Parts: sequence; structure tokens; C-alpha cells
Amino acid sequence: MNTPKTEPETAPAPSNFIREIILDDLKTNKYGGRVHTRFPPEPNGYLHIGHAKSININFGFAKEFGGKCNLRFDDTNPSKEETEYVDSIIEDVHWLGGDWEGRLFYASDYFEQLYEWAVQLIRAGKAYVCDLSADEVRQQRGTLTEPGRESPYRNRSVEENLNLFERMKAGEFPDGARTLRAKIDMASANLNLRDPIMYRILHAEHHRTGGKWCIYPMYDFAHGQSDSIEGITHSICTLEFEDHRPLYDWYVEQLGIYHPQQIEFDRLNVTYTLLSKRKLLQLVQQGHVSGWNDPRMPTISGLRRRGYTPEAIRSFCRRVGVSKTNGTTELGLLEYFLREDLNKRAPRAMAVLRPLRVVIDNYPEGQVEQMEAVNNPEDESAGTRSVPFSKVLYIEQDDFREDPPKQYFRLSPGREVRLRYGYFVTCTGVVKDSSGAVTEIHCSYDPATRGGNAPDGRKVKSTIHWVSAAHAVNAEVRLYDNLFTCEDPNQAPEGQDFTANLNPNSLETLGDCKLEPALAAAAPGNRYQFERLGYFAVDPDSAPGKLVFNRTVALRDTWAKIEKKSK
RNA sequence: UGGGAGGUCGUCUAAUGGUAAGACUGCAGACUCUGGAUCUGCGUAUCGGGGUUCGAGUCCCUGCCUCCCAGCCA
Repeated sequence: MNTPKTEPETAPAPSNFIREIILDDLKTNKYGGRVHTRFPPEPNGYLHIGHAKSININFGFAKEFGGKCNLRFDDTNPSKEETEYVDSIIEDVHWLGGDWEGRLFYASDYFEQLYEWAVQLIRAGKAYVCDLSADEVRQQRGTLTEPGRESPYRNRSVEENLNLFERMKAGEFPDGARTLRAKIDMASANLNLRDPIMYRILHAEHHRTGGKWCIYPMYDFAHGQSDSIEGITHSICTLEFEDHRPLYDWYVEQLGIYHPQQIEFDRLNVTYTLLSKRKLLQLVQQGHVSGWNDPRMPTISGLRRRGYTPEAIRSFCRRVGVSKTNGTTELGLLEYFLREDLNKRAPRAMAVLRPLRVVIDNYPEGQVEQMEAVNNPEDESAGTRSVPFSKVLYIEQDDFREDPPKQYFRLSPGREVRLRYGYFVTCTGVVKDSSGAVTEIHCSYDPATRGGNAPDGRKVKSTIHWVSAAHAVNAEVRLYDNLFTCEDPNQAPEGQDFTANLNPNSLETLGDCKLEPALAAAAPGNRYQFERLGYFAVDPDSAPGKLVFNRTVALRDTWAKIEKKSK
């Protein structure tokens, strides 16, 4: 047994530019010593590992500096948002360890205030009602290199604007008929400043405000003010909002309200996966996966079902760090932290995924012995358990080769190996069917090696796992591989989209697995290490008498590497 | 092409003008009743070119490359 040199979760992460900013603000007393962040998801999809990074950053800094972090739903677009998403997000943030201490807010909580602020800007001559259609607005916005043209409605009187905006709110106009726009600068090199739209008409039912409103604020007109209302100090978001910061600043300045600071960091990318809610939605809607929580999905709910732990995800996020460099993190790093965590906490068990029948010819018929097995070599307090041993067993098909290749140490004719916690056995015979496939093997055992050690000190090169046939519990096991076959699923062949890169073998279901009897009591969510195979978690599809396991991640497999190299 | 942001080992991140560091990956070995875990060792990087300086990844100039922006999405 060894103590891994695991970095405790409380260990200080390497510093980063955001921490430097916070430290500096604390030093200069910019916000009276406060640190108050927020995690602001839009409830239009499930959270994924990229959000976990943001959650880690926002809740992490709050915790580190004795501050607060709010959970706020950015629900300004009624047509895309649903309560199903709200519920899943709340569950996921909580599961990841985010504690908003009751400060659960919605941008829609501020619709009344936002409306008043819009009126304030109209009164100040900083906003106007524009009658241009969406197409016309686009045409007049100009391009990256050419300035836009001013709207013919730009110079309406304050009274007319007030009247029109009031009537927009009252529902007098159809969707898209008019917008409220900020009067900034149609020639700005920053497209966001070319008279951005503040309000649009949307006769849609909102998941919280119902039919109360038919005009809804745009993200830009809601986010900064929401931060302001909540007293946020550091409004941390991803890089694509950098161009929006001048607008964020413009609104709070024009309104004369408390001014939080927006800080942008790099979005997380991970190889072999997609982290775009739009694309994940597509996978769900087109049936490429079974749902948002399919264990192959990079969603928090998918990872949870797969067997990931919040601790592993947090460790990963901490190690990935925070910067402004666009990059892609290797999936292997996530899996490393997963194994590291599971190795410490998952009880061991023996399970045979692809059974091969073994008869021990010299073992007494009808005899059953209880062998003592260690539950977790990394955790003595996990104790031991009994595993029944008998004449007929199952071993893994992979653990027998009639014609063993070089460096293959497992069972083969004439060779002796150890059955873990059992006996030394030697293969004495092979039974095949008419097609030549091995259906059963015969062995002899050495009674003197009970428990797994030979009194004469002789060694075996290999130890394999087994399950007593008479005592085995049947189960279904689902093996997962990457959902995509290439590191960057977005690199699709000409004319095709990312679904062209879907891995046809991302799910393999094994229906005839044999587990040691102790596993009969496994409950959904329980995690185990199946010795020599990997970590497995009980799927919610399980029912009493019908166990279903998901392979969370395989163990590191040195032999597989050797075998692959020799080919 | 306009604006914004970035370029440090294969990957992610540090070094805040003073010996380019860590983790993951890779390779080699030790140990092992899991070919797991653990342990040991090895390897690879400052985008290019100028300049300032005793000293530059860091400051200045210049070139190159990458990402983001033309939703009434967020």
C-alpha cells in the first residue's frame, strides 16, 4: 500500500491573472474589501465540463477570499429557455460543490428595473425606438471595414420614443416591428457599439414571467445591470465577450449605477469532445446519444452518470488553470484526475466481462471456500470481504491464450498463474466447439497455495481475476469510448458537419457479465473498481435483479500498450 | 481588409528584468497477489528579426501566425 502524493484540493492552485487582479483590488480597497462573483448560465441547455471550469473559478474565488458567489440565470430570451434546464443546472452546480447560499437569482427578476433604466436612457436622449426590420438593421450596420449608416429613426423626439416604447411594452406591435436601440456610434470599429439593440418585441411565454412581458432586454442591456444590482465585484466571463466590455461599461456609466468590472478568460476545450450547447443539443435531438445525460456526453449530468466524481472534475479544473490563451486540453488529463480520485475511494471487486468457463478438475465437487479479499489496498479502513471459490469458475476470455504471444504472462496451456485471493492453477486442457473457438478450459490447482501464496516460494508471472460460476451475479456492462474519433470533431470533411466524426463504436453493451456475489447489493451511483479492468458505476437503469454498470474509465493498461506496439 | 485578444515542452499552466519550473503525456527501470497503484530516472519549449540592458520569455520596434466580432442569441 502506498500513499499517493495527491495534491490536496485545498492546496493553492498556481496563480493566474484573475487572482492577481483580485489581489490588487483588495490591496487598493477598490470594492471595500469585497469579492463577489456570479455564475450566470442561460437555461437553454445542460451544463458541461466547460461550465465546470467557470463554476470552479467563480465559486472558487469567492471561497478563497471569503466572498460570495451568486447563481443567476441569464433568462432574457424566452424562446429558448426552459425550466427543465433550470432544474438541471441547479442540480449540477450543487453537485459540483457550488454554494450560492440562497442567492439564486434570475435576470428576469430585474425586468421591471431594466425597463425603467431603458426609459431613463430614452429621457437622456441615449436611446431611441427604431422601426427598421431585422434585415434593414443588418444592412445598415455596415461591415468589419465599412461604417454603418444611421437609422432614419435615430433622431425621434424623447416624447415620441417614450410613447412608442410604452406601446411596444403594451403589446401594440408584432414581433420584430420595432426595437429600442442605444444611440452610440454607427461608425465605431466595434460593431457592438453601432447602436446596439436594447429591447426586442417577442410575444412569447417566459418560463418565469409568463405572459407579462412582450418586450425582452438583450443580453448586453441586462448583464451588466444585473451584476450592478447584485453588487458583483468581478464579473468573470469568457473571451468572446471581450468586444462587449465597452458596451457593458457604457450602459452602467450612462445609467450612473454601481460599476462592476468584467474580466474575460479562455473557454475550456477538450480533445475528442464538443463543448457547444448548440451542438450537444443537436446530438440529443438527432438521437446520436440517449439524452443530455448520456454517459458519453461531456455534460455534468452525463459525467455524473458515467461515474465521475465532483472532486475529480474540480481537480481537473484547478490544474487546467485560467488564462487568456485559446487552447485545447487533452482528455487524458481529465481521465488522469478521475483515476487518481477513484483509485483512492472505489472499493475493489472481481467481475468478468467476457466469461470463459474454467473447470478445476482436481477441486472437490460441491466444495465452496470463502476467500478473504481486500476491499481497497489504498484504504485499509475499507476492510475485507469474502469471495466464494468453487470448482467451476469464470475468467476473462482475454486472460487465456492458447498460443500466447511474447510477453503475455496470463494463462495458456501448461502455464501456472494465480487466481487472485484464490489458488495457483495450471492449465491442463482446452475444449473447443466445432468452429474451433475455445469454450472451456481445464485446470488443476495446488491446494498448498490457498490465498495465493506458494509455501515453496515459487512465483507466477501473473494474477488474474475470476468469479465462481455457481455464485455469479449476472449484469449488463456498458463500455464507452470517445464519442468522436478525432481530437477536434469540428474538423469535418468538406460539406459535412461534426456528426461525420461520431465514433460508431462509442458504446459497446456486454450482456453476459459475471460479478462476484457481493455486487448484488450495488445501488445506482455506486462506484467500484473491477480489478484489472477499470472503474465502473451502477447506472440508474439498474433494477433489482438486473444490474447495469457503466465503465467510467479503464485502468491504465500496460499490456494493451505492449500488444499494440508489437503489431 | 477594420476592431479586439492571444502566441513558453506533444498538451495545459508557472516564471511579475536575474539559473525557463510543474503537471499530464512519452520513454527506460524498480516494486507488486490488480500488467492497477507507488517509486526512480530521462527527454522535449520562450513564433521570427532587430533593439534597450551587465542581464530579456518579460521592456521597445518590426514581421508572422492563431482566435473572436457584421443575431432582434448568450
